[in-house]
Amino acid sequence: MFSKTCEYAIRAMLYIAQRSAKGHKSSIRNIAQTLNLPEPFIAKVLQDLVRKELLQSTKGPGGGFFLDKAGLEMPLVSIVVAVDGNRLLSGCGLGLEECSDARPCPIHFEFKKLRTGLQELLGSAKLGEFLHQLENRSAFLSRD
Amino acid sequence: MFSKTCEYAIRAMLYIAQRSAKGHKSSIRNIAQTLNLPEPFIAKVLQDLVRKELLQSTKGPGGGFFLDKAGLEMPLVSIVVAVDGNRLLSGCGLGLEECSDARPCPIHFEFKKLRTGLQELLGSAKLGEFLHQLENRSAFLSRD
DNA sequence: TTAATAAAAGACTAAAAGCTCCTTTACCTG
DNA sequence: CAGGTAAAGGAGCTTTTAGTCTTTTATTAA
Repeated sequence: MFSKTCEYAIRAMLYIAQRSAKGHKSSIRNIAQTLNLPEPFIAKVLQDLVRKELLQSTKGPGGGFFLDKAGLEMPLVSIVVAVDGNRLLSGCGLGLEECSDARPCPIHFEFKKLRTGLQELLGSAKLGEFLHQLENRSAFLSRD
Repeated sequence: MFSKTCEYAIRAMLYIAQRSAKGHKSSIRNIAQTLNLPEPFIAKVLQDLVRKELLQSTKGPGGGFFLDKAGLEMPLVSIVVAVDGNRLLSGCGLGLEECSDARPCPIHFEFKKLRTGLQELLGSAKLGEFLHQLENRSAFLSRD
């Protein structure tokens, strides 16, 4: 479904959101260790998201990655599009260049329903929405 | 969503089904040209499906790939699982090793609904079901 | 104002996915 | 049985994705 990079990005963003809500910044080391992710790799991914302005960061002691209030309202779809593009959300299920209601592939109409469901899921799911579940431990981002 | 290999496989299988229903076998060349696929690559993919017994083939003049009657009843899910495995159909949306109703990731329950929808779509869609649409030209597998 | 801390940048390596080419084997037809 | 046809098998190439390492830049605090 999503690329590994994108899975990592979503997990990291959810974690950063959780910490940001409590006024903490998160270092790469902290994120990588908590989520069991390869440290230099998640660093790249997050630096990319900073460049794309989905995320803030500061250097130096006490620095790290964080989200502002607006960031906590970010829907997951923004992360997915930033990392994986929108092929998944708008492309043909069988990979056809040209596939539309007017010239559908065999599974076009059924597939479109699913894709719409995915768009709705990712569009309505805001980072901030998951904070209480994570605090509650009724949802998880890693083992332990 | 699906790997490119899997997209190719589904398209080729639909085409072979269509031709098999009319009593024709399809050569690699014919399949590749009709569907605009790289010839040596789709050859590999189909030979793999023959080994996995989702498809029949014969060598020599007049030979090629074909499906028997039972093959026309094959659901798309068989192809997807044979080519891509079942990570997509049963794995966690965020890539967690451990993700279940009892220990869900943040999007587990919503994601599960979509996954179930996909399973249903792929499980109920039989190759033979699409033949009339393709003949009609109310569904397409390639440009032209 | 220097030492420590932490992200940014860039060059690099490894593995997987996608794709090609060449040789062999099986089958059919004249 | 010889020649042509078509899949099978296996080795290898290319591109993309995933992941590493090293150096630089910014920030803080003693």
